[in-house]
Amino acid sequence: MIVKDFSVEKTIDSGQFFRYSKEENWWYVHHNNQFFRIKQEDTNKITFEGTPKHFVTNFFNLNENMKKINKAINKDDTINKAIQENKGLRILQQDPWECMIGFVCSSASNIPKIKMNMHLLSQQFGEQEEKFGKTIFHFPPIRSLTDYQKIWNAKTGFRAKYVHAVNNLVDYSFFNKLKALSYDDCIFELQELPGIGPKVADCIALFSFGKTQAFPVDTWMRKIMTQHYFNGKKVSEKKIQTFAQDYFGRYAGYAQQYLFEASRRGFL
DNA sequence: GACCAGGGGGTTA
DNA sequence: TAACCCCATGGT
Repeated sequence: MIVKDFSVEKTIDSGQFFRYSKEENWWYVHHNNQFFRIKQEDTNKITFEGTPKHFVTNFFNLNENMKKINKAINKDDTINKAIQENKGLRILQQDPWECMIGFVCSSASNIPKIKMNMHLLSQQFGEQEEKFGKTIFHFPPIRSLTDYQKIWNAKTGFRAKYVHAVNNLVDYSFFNKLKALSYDDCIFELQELPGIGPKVADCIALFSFGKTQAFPVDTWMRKIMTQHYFNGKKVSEKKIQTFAQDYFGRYAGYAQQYLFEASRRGFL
């Protein structure tokens, strides 16, 4: 399949998504009971097996016009450098349920540990299948995370109670409602849920509800933003976020993702 | 505002 | 290898 402005690696391995692995030159991606593999041998060509084309197009957000977005957020040398170093990084369109549990697990954690939590939750609760010579476990559906002990066994720690509670508080009609809401209302509703504060709410809004103005500020983003946009002065997360949304505009979320990756990879 | 809840990651000695 | 801090959220 021919693609434009899309890097499989930069998109998958950028902290927005947790159930993947790499073997040889194949990326194995597991999301929403779709398990497939994808590789990119050419900048403009991807090959995938195990899932229909429309799933790939939708999940990787391939219909989004990156030229337009990059142009809109490219306000200075810092962000320009971050964009150039991360050409092809896209924001995924994830299933809200899996995304929500992933980011509830993300609080005060790190990417390897969240990946482990998501894998263990799938192993504890999910249905098993054989594919590409591997044994895989699908992510447990809504309402199936009822056994607190199993959630605890997935090494979710103090987040186990939040995962357990959220399981009973959401469904797809709620998700559809959130998707239709404004960014502010969406964030407000998300933060009503246990284990979801401002940062986690922004991640869910950005990665599964298409709220591109979301600008999650974690400790990494705080460092980058204070250094490059506040002269090293101490500012609150809220102030950083308000500034960024005003400065970068309606696609601030992409700016966040570019800056986050550029910093993580040591380019800033 | 300080401290705590698990636990992997990272740094330092 | 041990000792220590880091991390977002919510409760005390």
